[in-house]
Amino acid sequence: MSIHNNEIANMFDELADLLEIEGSNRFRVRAYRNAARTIRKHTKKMAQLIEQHRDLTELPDIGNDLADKIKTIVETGQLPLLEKVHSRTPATLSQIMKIRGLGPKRVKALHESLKIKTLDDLKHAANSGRIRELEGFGKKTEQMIKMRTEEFSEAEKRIKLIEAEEIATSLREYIKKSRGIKDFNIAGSYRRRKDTIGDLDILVTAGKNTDVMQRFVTYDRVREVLSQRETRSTIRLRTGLSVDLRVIPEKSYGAALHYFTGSKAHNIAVRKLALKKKIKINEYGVFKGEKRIAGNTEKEVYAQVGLPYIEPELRENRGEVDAAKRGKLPELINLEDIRGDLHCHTGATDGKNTLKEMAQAAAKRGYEYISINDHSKHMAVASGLGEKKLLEQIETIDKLNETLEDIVILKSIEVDILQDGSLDLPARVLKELDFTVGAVHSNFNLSRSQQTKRLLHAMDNPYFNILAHPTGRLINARKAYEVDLEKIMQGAKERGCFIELNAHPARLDLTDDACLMAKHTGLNIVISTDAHRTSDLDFMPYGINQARRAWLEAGDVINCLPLKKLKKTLSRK
DNA sequence: GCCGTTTTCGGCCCGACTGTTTTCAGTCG
Repeated sequence: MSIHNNEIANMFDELADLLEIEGSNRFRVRAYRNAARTIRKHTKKMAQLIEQHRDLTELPDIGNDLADKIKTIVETGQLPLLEKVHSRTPATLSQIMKIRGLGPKRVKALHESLKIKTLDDLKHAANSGRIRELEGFGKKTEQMIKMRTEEFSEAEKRIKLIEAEEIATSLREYIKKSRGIKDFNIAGSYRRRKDTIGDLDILVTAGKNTDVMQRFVTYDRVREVLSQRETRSTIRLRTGLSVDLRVIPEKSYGAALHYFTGSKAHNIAVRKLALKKKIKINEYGVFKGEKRIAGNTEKEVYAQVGLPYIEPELRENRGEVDAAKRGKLPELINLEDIRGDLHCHTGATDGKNTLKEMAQAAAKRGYEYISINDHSKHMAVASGLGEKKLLEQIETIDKLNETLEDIVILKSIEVDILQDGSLDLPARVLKELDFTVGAVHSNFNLSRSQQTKRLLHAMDNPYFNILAHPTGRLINARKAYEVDLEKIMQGAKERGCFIELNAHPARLDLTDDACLMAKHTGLNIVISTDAHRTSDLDFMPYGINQARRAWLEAGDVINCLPLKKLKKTLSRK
């Protein structure tokens, strides 16, 4: 199996860390980090590009030297320069550098003076009080290292967007009760609607006599106040999440919102553009020389560099600045574009509500249609439906449809894809359905090629329509199974099948990168909630967020189609 | 090590905070 982009990127990041510790040219170090980011974000595998004799120097931040190095890694699995550096500087120092507050200079000092190589060494040195003796270090730094070393694993963890939202909602309510609060927004990856969140960055504008900062640091869910200043404070909540609050002058609100929304890579791209126009953008505004020329709104900031407003979900430096320049930004999909949910369960298997309740809940959300996709018999734990029970459900739906006025229930199933790629129910019953959704619920550990073959074989079945949660990942709980997504997408397109973006906030499967890959492949997707109860239908916005991050427009998503067109699209005949 | 509407050399995003100093280096976002 060929090497993953992530592994290549990790090698370059580690090399950058170690070179930085050694005191190498900082722009050379940055070049490796930039390259790592480019490689990590790229939707196609480097191995494949090389196989196709593509010129890697066409990628941003990749020049002749790095193209050669990537080739060497793909061919040999190793990076000779990294091996060479390892002989001088232990690889584990790169781990230590991930501790907040420890950068290359301090790690170097710790290594040279105290022979610290590992996290364990560091912990012992801090506990024995040797670190405070070093020049440039002191009591507080030692204390900080002690604490951060202990909570290292916790700080590293990103939480699911939905978890962040629950926390953010309470915080918003609490903070908005402060005196004189005007604007309130949460910037960062939360505003970019990333599937996971590392911390919260809250921005507010407030009148002179506001007590917002005092209220913030005394919030009852605070475990620790990490820093407290007049305009900026940081707290750590009992859940471990760290939260920043900044009080911003009104005239800088747009500039600050832009700055703190990021992503970092997007900001750098925009600021580079500003440099060319001889203007400067920072979190206070846009400046020409000393003169402030904009900053009240984000729109103003973009306008100064000749760009239209760019939606937060797009701000990942994945080509959005260039597209904006050329007036080619996508018209992103909205919740209102969705006309139905195509993956829902009922109490017939592991759902909680009846057919009628699900249908009514969908109608209430303004949908034209909803499909019922209960599990098939192989999912015994979910009391999956066998042939007989499914036929009964079909009959019930037909009868129910006659009585429902403003919604149509589509007859479907979430049929198990068995290990050999065959489907869990025979064609004679599948053909009675409007369409099918196929899914993997077992044998996650097949090899990449076996798993790919399995899924392609499943799609060979003429009654297969949509591949549900295509990688099986559960955020922070279960890794995606190994599968060649590009082949799956190509295969789906050739066969007239589609793939699902599962909007369940614990899944969000496909990732944004994978959705982008689907778009590039020309394969349309379905955004479904996998609802197991009526309230789960409200997961749809999470799917929409993810889709927007992948540049998807209503035309890329088939459950934006009216019923008649949807049926025609799903038909493989 | 990359890159070019200041184009093959000489730049590389920008400012704030922290802890250590006594004017600043290191780190972060």
